Amino acid sequence: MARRQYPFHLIEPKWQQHWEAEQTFRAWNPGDQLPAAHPFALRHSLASAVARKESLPPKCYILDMFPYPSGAGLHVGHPEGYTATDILSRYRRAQGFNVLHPMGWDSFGLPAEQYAVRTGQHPRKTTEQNIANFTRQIRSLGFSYDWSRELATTDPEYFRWTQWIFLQLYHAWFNPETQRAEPISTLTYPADCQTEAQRRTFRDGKRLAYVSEAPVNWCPELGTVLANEEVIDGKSEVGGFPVIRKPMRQWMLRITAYAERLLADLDTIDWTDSLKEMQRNWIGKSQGALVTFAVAGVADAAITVFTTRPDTLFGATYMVLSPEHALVASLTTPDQAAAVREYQTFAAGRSDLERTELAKEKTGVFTGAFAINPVNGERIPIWIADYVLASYGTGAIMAVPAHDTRDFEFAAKFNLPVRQVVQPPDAKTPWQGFTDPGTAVNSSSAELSLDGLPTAEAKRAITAWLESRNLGRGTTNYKLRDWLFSRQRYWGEPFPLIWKRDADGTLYHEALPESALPVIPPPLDDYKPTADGRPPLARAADWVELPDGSIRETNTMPQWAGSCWYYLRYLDARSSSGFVGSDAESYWMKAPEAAPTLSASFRPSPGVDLYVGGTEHAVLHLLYARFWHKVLFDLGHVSTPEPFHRLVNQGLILGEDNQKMSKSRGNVVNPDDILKEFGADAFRLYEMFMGPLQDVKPWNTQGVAGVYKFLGRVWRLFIDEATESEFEQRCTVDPSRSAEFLTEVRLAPNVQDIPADPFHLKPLHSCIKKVTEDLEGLRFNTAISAMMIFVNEAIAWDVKPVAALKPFLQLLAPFAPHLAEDLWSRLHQSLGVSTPSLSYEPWPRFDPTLLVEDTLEIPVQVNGKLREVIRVPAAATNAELEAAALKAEKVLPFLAGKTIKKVIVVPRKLVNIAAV
RNA sequence: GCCGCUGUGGCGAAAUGGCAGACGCAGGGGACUUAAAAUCCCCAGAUCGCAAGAUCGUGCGGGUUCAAGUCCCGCCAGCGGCACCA
Repeated sequence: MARRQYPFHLIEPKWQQHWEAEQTFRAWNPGDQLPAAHPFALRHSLASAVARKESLPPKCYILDMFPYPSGAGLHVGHPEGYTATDILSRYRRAQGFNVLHPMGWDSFGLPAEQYAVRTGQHPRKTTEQNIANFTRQIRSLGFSYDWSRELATTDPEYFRWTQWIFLQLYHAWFNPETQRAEPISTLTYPADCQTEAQRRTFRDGKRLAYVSEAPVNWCPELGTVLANEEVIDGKSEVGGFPVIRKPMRQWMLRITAYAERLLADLDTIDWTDSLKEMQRNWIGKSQGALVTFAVAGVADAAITVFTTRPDTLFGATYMVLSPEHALVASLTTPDQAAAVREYQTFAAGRSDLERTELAKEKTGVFTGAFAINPVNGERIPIWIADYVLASYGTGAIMAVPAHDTRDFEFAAKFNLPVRQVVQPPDAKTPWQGFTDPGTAVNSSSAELSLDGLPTAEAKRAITAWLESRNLGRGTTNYKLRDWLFSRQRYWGEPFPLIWKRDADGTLYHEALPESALPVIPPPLDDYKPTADGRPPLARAADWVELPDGSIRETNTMPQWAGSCWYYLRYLDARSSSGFVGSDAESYWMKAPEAAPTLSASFRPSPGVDLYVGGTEHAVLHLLYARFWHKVLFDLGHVSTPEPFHRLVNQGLILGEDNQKMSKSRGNVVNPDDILKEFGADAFRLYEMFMGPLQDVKPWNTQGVAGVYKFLGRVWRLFIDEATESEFEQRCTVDPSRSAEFLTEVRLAPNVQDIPADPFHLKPLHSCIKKVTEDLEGLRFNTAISAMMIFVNEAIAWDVKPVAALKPFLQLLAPFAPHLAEDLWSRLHQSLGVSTPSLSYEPWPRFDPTLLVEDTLEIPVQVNGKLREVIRVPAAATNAELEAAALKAEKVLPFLAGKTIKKVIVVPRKLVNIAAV
C-alpha cells in the first residue's frame, strides 16, 4: 500500500455523518415544512416556511438507474454513472435548483428466488441482506442522495402501487379513434354482443391487460416463461438455459397499441441517436400493403398477405404460409396432407435456436393448393415454410423470388419460377435477387400497367388500384409484439386478480378491489414450481382458494414491473393516499413555466432532467417504462407524455486486461478495495477522469493513484507541513486518537486573508470557466484536468490568498466533496468566521475581464506548416499581425526565393503565408 | 446481411476547420535522503542530427481548403444492437 496522501480515512466518514445528521441533501416537496436552519431554506429564504410550488426554486430531477442488489455487491461500473449524476446534482444545487436525486432498489429478481429454492431461505431475507450491503457500499461513496425517499420494489408499500397501476391497465382500453387509453367504461359494444357473457368476452379482448393462449417461450430450467426480449439465440438471457415454444395461458400488456406514439415521441426527447435508433428498430415500423389472394377451387377461402413491396405483385410466383397458419389444414389437398402434417410437426419441434442457426437452408412443403394472383389471375402454388413467421404481419407472404433474398433462396432450392419485375437503375446490376428500388417492368395487365414507373410510384399506383377493387389496402406494420407480462415465479408482484366460473361453467377473471391491495405472496416451504408446471404460488392452497369459491391468479409480474414507475414514486415516496401526490408530481415533472435564470445554459425540462444508466436497458426497461408512463398520462395520472427527457448511457468499464470484467477472467475490481486504499474522493475522481462518460474504457488502478496524488496536492496546497507531520507521528503512536489529533493540523502560514490580484485570479477564473462549461457538457474528465492545472500553478504561489482558494474548493466540491468540505471548514475556522454550507453556497461565476490577455502568442505558418510563434499585443490589427509575421526571424528563410501569393490572418489566432 | 458507434504516443486521453498529443499513468534524468519510499524540479510522438534544426506523423486511399484528427467520397478494422420481420 502506498503512503497515505492525506487522512481521507478520517475526513470521509466525518462528513458523511455530518450530511446525514443535517439532512443536507433532503429534497423538499410542495407542502413540506422547512426547518429553520437547513441550508437550503436559508439559501432560498424559506426558513420555517411551508414550501409552496411558487416559492420553491425551479426543480431539477437527476436520476440513476436503480440497481438490482445482487449478492456479489457493488461493481465498479455502478459508481460510474452514480458519480456523474452526483457531481451534476451538487452543481445544480449550488446553482440554486431544488434537486431531486434519489436512490432505491430493484429488488425482485431471480437470484434470491433460486437461492430460496436451494436453501429454503425466504427471498425477502436474502434481499434484505443484499440491500444492506449495497447501502453500505453506496453510502461510503458520499453520494448526495435524499435517502428519505429510498424505496425497494419488494416493499409491500411499494408494490401495492405497482399492482394498482396494473389495475389501471386492466381497467382501460386503447381507443383507436382518439389514439389514447380510456377507461373500459367508454367502450361501445357491437350489436351482436347481446348477453353479459358476450359483452364480457368482447371487453376482456380490449383491455390493455389481457389473457392470451398463444405459444410462449417456456424455460424448463427456470420454470417460467420469458418475454421475447429475454430470449437470446434460443436461450434464456438469465443463465443461458434452453427455451422451447409451448402454448400457455398468459397475461399480456397491449404495448403494440402504443407503437406509433412510442416511435413518434422519440423525436421529442433528448437521447442519443444510437439509443433512439435501437428503439426504432425494436418497434420496427414498416409501410406496405395488405393484398388478398383468392384460393383456386375454394370459393370462400382467401389469403391475405402483408408486403412492403406491392409494386412487385406481378412477380409473385408462389405463396408461403407459416406452418401455424389457420388456413393450412383446410387448403391442403389430400395427397399432400401427410407431408404437410409431417412438416408442421417438424417446424413445431424446432427451437428458435435451430430456426435461426439453420436459417441458411430453407425448408418447406407444397400444400397442393393454388392461389389466384389478383393482378393477372395467374395460378400460383401455395407452400408452407418456417421462414415465414406466424407472428409477423398476417403469417403469410406472396413470394417474389426475383426481388427478395429469402424467396430467391427458397425458389432456388425448390425449383420455383423467378420472374423479373424490377429493373435495377444500373444496367450492369443483375436483376436476380435485386431488392433495392428500381423501375417496374413486366408488370402489365389489361387493366393496369406499372411498367416504367420508379418503385415508389409503382407502390402508390398498385396500392390505389388494389384499394379501388377492394383487393387490398395500404397499411403499416410493426415488429413490436405485445408484452408477455406473467411469470411462473414466487419472488414477484402477485396479480391483483381472481378467477371465477359463470353459470355456464366458463372461467373468467375479475380484478380485486383497490382495498385488497397490496396482495402479498404467501410464505411457502418450497419455492419450486409444482411438478405439473404450475407456478410456486399454486402450492399455497389456502391462499389461492377464496371462501366464495373463486381462486387467485398464481402468476407473478416480471421484474420490469417495479422499474416501470419507480421514478414516479420517488417524487412522493411515502404517500399512502396514491402512487404519487399530484402536487409533487406536477412540481417535479412539469417544466417550470418561467424559470428564473439560474443558469445560462440549462433550463429544467418536462420529466426527469437527466437519467443515467447502462445500454443494457436500451430497449426493455426504457420502452416498457415509456409505455406505462403514456398509459398513466392518458388516464390523467401524470402530466407529461414522456418520463425521461434526457438520457445518457455510461460506457462500460473493462478490466485492466481490456476484457469485460467477469469472475471467470479474474479481472473484477472490487470498489471496497479501492476505497480502502485511496478513499471515496479519489475513487470518484478516477472514475470521472478515465475518459468521457459515454465511452467504454479499461480500469487502471495506477490511474487511481494519479488522481489520489492530485488530491494530496490539494491537501498540501492548504495544509501546514509541520503540524501535518506532527499529526502523522502522533497517529503512529496512538491511532485510536487520530480524529482528535487531526483537529490540531493547521493551515499553511502562506494561506492568507489578503486581497487577491490578477496574478492569482486569472488562473482561478479560467478554471471556473472551464469547469462550469465542462459540467454542462458532462465532460468531467476535462473539468478535472482544468482543476489539476490550477493546483499545479497555485501550489507554487508564495502567498495564497483565501479569496482565490475558496472558489476553487467550490469547484472541487462536486467531484471530491469530502476533501472540499474539510478544507472549506478549516479555512473558515482559521478566519474565525462561521462556515456556510458548501453544498448550498452559490456557484462561482467567472469574470471575463480577468481572462483578457494583453499580449498573444500567434503561430505563423508558411504554406500551412508552423515556422514560428510570435508574441504581439492583443490589440494588434490584422495589418500589424501580417507585418510582424512577414519579418519573423525563422519565417524568412522559408520565404526566400518565393513569391508571396496570399497572407491569411485569423484575428487573435494565426497567420498563414501562402508562397510559391 | 442491415443499423449505429469508435479508430490519435508505450497506456487512459485532449483539441469552436487554425500551434496535434492539454491533463494524467507508465518511463528516463536530477534534487532531498546514509538509503529507500514519499515529495519537488526537468525530459519525454517517430526518424535523422553533437546541436541548431529538418522530415514524417491522428486506421487506409482519394478529395475540398491558404489550412483537415475535425468537412466530403470510397475502403479496412474493432465494439454494440438487430437479424428469415416479407
